Amino acid sequence: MPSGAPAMSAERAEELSKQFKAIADPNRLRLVSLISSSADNEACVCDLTEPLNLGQPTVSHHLKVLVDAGILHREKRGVWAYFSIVPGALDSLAGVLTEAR
Amino acid sequence: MPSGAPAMSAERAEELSKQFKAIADPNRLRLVSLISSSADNEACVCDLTEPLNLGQPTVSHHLKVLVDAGILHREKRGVWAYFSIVPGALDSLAGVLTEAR
DNA sequence: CCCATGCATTGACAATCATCGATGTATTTC
DNA sequence: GAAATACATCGATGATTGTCAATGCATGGG
Repeated sequence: MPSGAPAMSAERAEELSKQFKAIADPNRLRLVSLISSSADNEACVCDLTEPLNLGQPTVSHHLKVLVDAGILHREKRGVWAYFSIVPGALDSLAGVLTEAR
Repeated sequence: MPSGAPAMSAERAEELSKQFKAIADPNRLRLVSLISSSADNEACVCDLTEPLNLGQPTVSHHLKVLVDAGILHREKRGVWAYFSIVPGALDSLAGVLTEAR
């Protein structure tokens, strides 16, 4: 808000930075997009390796970054690990941007 | 959209990544916040150095990153350089996040 | 049991980045 | 025009990061 709300604290900026850093990578952006556009809104690592043209350890690493940031949810079923988007996580981040116009 | 829109292309991801990287730094988040919460929705470098507790070259560097990403606008008036938020830039980024639920 | 499969972790390496001091440049003032 | 001010640029350095090959760890099938 113009001259309404006070400026962001250093601590808050540090928090938000971690979430924005998580999605500020082209491959991680594509991961989120691939998951959200998949049939059941979830995907396993084996489904994500080929479209990104990346190795399995690299994809696994990126997914971990997104999970640690609270953006993705990880659920293990059998041998597979299914990843889905945490409800409201992206909307929360979007809110930060629209509020600071 | 769940199973509606196609997934994000590599090129589009690269574009968006640059903008998200620009705001994915704690000090740059505070810069945007400071500018948007200032009286006239603009600020010069000298106003931003002290609240961030950073040197002038460092602040100048961060502002350049934000300008190059199309998030901030730079206007020189006299000896001062005034920075303001490009209208709609943050809303555009926010839209990317809300659409990919 | 043993093997195959899916995924996570480790270690290493190159690339990128945030920060700073020193310096350059343009503008105003005297 | 000389000095001062506000800002940009350069070069360097330490830290972070993306990627991969190799390895470890569970789970399910025979």
